[in-house]
Amino acid sequence: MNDESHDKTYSISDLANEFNTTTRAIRHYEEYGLILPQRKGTYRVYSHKNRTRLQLILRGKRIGFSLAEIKEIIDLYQFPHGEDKQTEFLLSKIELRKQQLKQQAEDINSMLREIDDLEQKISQQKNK
Amino acid sequence: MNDESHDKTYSISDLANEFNTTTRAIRHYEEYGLILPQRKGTYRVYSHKNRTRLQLILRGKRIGFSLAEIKEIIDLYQFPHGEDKQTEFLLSKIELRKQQLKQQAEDINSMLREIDDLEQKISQQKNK
DNA sequence: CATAACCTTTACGTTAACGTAAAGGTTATA
DNA sequence: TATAACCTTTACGTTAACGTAAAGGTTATG
Repeated sequence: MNDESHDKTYSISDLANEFNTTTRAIRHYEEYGLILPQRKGTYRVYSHKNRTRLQLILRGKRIGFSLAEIKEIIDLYQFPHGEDKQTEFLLSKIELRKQQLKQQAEDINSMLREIDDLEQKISQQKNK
Repeated sequence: MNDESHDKTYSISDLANEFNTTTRAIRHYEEYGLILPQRKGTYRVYSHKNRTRLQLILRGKRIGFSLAEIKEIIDLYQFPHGEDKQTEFLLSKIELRKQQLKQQAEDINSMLREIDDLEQKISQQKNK
């Protein structure tokens, strides 16, 4: 029914290796309630969705968010949105995150520009 | 000789208030060797350059860098670049940072796009 | 000149995000 | 069937980045 029928599964070290992290870290995210794999006996079994979730977590980390913030962000998606009362609150939270992210993007661009300047100066220095 | 002759000075709490941080944090950055104010008696006195430096530190934090990384970045600028042997190493480091920053920018843009989608879905939900 | 509102150093406390064993089950394979 | 190569839980350790007193000097002001 689906295209590739994403029913492939992964072991914890499969994911740790693929995404260059550790099994301990992944288990830590689970303790934290960020990812909930199935079990086959005692072993953890990760679905394609679990894998995607881990990618989300790691992307959040790269951006500089804490696990608590990442959880908030993930919850935004899970939220059964449409119940109007809390929806306003939800939207304001989303708006706040958006502003933070835009600020970060600006910060990064500033730094990138400065780095380019620096590189220029250094290579000028070299060719004299 | 200079335009506005930036000789204005600031107390530690001036800066803490202006940039919405704490005096403790600023002193911490000093312990860490990131900022070195003058003294007037026992009191710390911050110059315009010191102020700028603090802004740099805080921007680094917003981007998600650790103090160690921020120190590295700041050192890139202070470096008496042009000595050829270490210059290559310096340039490679800069290049690495650049890649990290670009990755971060991508991550942020991905997240911003997803947030926009989410907002759309929520407001569609509302107007039905 | 007293008292508030600053500032100082010293130092122990806290939280997050794992690292690092330890002690032991499970599964593939030679 | 015996090891290797996985996996499990439990639990204590570590590092970063400050927070939070404590105990006490300094400076502005009514």
